[in-house]
Amino acid sequence: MADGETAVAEAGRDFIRDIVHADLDAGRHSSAVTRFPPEPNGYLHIGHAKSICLNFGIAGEFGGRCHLRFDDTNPTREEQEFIDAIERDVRWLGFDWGKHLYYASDYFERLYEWAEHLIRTGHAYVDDQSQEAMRIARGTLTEPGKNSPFRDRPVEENLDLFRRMRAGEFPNGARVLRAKIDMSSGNINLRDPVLYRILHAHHPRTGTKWSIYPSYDYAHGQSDAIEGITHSICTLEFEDHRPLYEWFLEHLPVPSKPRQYEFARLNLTYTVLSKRVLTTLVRDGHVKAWDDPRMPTIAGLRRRGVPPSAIRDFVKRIGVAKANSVVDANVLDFSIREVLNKTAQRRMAVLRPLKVVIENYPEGQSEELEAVNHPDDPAAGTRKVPFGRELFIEQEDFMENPPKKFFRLSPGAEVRLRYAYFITCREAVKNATGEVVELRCTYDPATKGGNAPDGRKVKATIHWVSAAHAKTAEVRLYNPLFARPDPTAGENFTDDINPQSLEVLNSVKIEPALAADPSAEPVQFERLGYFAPDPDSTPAHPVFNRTVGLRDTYAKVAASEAKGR
RNA sequence: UGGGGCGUAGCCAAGUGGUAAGGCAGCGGAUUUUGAUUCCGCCAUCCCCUGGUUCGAAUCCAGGCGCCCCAGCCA
Repeated sequence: MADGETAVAEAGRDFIRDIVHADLDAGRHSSAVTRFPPEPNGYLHIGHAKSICLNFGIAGEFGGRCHLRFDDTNPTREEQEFIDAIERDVRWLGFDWGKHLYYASDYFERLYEWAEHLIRTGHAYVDDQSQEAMRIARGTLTEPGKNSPFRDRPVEENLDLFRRMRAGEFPNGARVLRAKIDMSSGNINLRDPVLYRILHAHHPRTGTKWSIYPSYDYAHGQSDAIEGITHSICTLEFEDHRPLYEWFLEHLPVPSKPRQYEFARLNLTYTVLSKRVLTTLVRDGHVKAWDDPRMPTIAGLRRRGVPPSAIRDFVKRIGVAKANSVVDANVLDFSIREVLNKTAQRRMAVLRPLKVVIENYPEGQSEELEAVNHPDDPAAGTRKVPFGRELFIEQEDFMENPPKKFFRLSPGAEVRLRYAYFITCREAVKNATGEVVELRCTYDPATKGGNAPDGRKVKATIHWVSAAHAKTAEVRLYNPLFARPDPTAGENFTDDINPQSLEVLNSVKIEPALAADPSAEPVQFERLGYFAPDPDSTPAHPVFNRTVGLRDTYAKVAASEAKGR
């Protein structure tokens, strides 16, 4: 499969690529250098995939490089587990940062020196105000803020205090270093933003070396400048941080001048892409783990069986723009089917078994029939499928009193068993409660392989599995994690959780070839959908995840029929 | 008159003065040993609104309206 390969140049046109193109044409840069800057405080999700494909994609298309840089400026919420998971997920998506793996913490010393530079040039000061006092003095959206009483401290005093902050002389929250910009700015980010705060915390990379940590605003742009990033791409909410981003670059002796551009983050129907919510879902056990197949995380999608190329295809389809939008989850499903239809081999499995006895098939006899592995790819070859007197078919492929447009089995009806024979239903056997528990059928020996010599047609072909040869498996069916297309990401998001997001089937009957195949490749269960083995699988107990179902136009027909009655 | 951004079909999204790309969804039809796939066809007289400029405007100008983001020592 091509998924293991590094993804290259999956171009598209968008305003950011247009900018990069123009910059190269104008000779402002000789190549595009971008970065993907996750904070290691959670797992990557499909929204991050959009950013990853954008950043790595542009670097690949414009002969540059993309750095993986961990934005690890807040040790109170960052963990090594997340660093490892992020690397694994970016790599799995098909991207390679080569030797360009960086951490904002790599630059702590330099950032510190630059902070002293700002103090010396009168552009930063140590503020002793309480957090509460600072909040009040910041003003509101419509009223200007007030200058801090510490704003005009002498340079030497600022330097002394700042050094002592670094030395760990003060408790958390006692003081901060602030940029001296404009407390009356309409842009609140410019009202003397905090550059450093005191945090006596253990950092995954620097341990206890530091007791002060730089803020995102102070660290990000300078990290970009140090790495020679040409185009620093982020999401819309950072748009009004851009003036601050540029302010630092103007007031510091940075080695390069990156430019920041913003695009709209991804939103998906029936999905919440908020790290806070995803973290809570895991922490409170609404899902099993970060890689639960119901999660929109890269790890969850991977476990569900989604190929990385499908995620890349999805990202290409949705485009990049500045308008807030919500993408229909159908687009993702479409991309998944698009890839899997071409790559997944076909097998037969019966999710909800209904026993069928072929009355005119000799008892104790069995035979092997040939089935193709992929209808559009002869190179995929064929396999043998055992057939016998007792079979299992799908419960929903039989109806005792079928509506007009139901073409499958019903008393007296004839259908084709895929790759096998035509069978006709003679009788439905019921139990004491009236449930159909077994079908008595006859087969036409002349239709072996699925074609009638007399040319007669059947209106349906159904899948089946030989009872004597079938293995039993567990199948996990997934439905959207949220019941509403527009679930809230607010405090009460649990109200919108779909109670039917997981359905476990324990007596799924699978053909022998499926149980024997040790590969972890996704397969198509014919007429049902795409399924991938779960890591919980053992040879004695196979477990499959439904990645995505097949398009089901009959479901629509049935629904409209039902409505019409 | 706090600042910043956005508004093209049900959902994404091209288009940047010359008379509305493409995709998803939907709807018809053909093919089909998966009611799958594939293949054909349909789907915005109109681009948030109102004026204006122009031979000509989704694109330019003016004025409105709507939605999103910002008041963390989070990112």
